[in-house]
Amino acid sequence: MIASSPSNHPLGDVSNFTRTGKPLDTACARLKSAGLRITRPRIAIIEALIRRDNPVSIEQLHQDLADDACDLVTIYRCLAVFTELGLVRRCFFHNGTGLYEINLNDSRHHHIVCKTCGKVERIDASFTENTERILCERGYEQVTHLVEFFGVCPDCQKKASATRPLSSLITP
Amino acid sequence: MIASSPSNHPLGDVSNFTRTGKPLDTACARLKSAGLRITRPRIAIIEALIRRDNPVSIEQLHQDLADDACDLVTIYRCLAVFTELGLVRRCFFHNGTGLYEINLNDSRHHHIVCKTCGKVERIDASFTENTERILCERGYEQVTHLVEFFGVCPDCQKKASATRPLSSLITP
DNA sequence: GTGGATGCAAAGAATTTGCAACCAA
DNA sequence: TTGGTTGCAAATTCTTTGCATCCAC
Repeated sequence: MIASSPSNHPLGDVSNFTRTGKPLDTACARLKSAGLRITRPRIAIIEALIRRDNPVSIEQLHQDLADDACDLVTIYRCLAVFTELGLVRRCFFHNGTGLYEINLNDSRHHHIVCKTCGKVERIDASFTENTERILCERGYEQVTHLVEFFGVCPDCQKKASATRPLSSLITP
Repeated sequence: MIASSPSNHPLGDVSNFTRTGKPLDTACARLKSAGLRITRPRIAIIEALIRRDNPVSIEQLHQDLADDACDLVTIYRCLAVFTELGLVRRCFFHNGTGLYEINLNDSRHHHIVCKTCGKVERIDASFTENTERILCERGYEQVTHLVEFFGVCPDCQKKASATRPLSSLITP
């Protein structure tokens, strides 16, 4: 969608930046429609997220990028913006440091994280008990899971605008 | 169980330290059977966790304790030990900072966190989709949830002792 | 041209480490 | 008595903020 006519876009044919041109275009369109600018660092970050297509740490992301592609601070800022936009989803299963995952089509999936090596795989089943069984069949051992819910409680709905939202609380 | 005869225990009747003597005894027994020492700071921390009976931040826990009860560093160290032991469970739904919850009887429950005020309530339903409906009936809005699974993957089982576990990965 | 975005440096917050003193067993 | 624990201070790591410069629109 974006840069359908390459010479029009200041960064040229955006699809050249990645082997998978389509997802990048989708991401750029989301940025554009939110009134955000499409910059070289942002493209680099989105590309890296698309290539991984799995939750990554900010540190890992920084290593993935070319040395001069983007400052670490910019990664922090962009991921904050992308998360706000819903273009990126933040994951919480790691040691408290954020892991970020590209989220182009709001696919509701879960993850299985190896307790030993930390490897992350995607799983699509939606019921937890059933999923644990499936995972055992797949050869995983010591399977546990984590479930948390988020919502706005009745009290806060009453107070509505009186209280300012907890900015520090990042939810799915 | 512990300190059934008060004068035997160096800290006296342990149940005096809290209004709910029983849970504290259980916790102390777990410490003892793991070969860990029952100290004044540890008792204070466990008491505070029991009083809360809900996930708390380290900062909050530090405020809950009497001024000279325990150093902040000691709280960090104790919670790490308690988590390792399974006496405490670490929660991840906050902004990346750890929240800790006492876990005396391995009760498998989930939480509902208010997106606005951060209030945490316990919920016992086990299936997620069903639970979202229940929460809506309870008056919550904008309900979402987070599910992650943990286990040891087949690869790691083969390598077994060859690889050392990811110490940074704290799982339920 | 203009305002949003970036890079650099520096501040701030969260967490860990080193080490001597302490105290539960 | 002895080794696990603690407190204090300082080091690290992680994340945010300020501000001048830059560049997408």
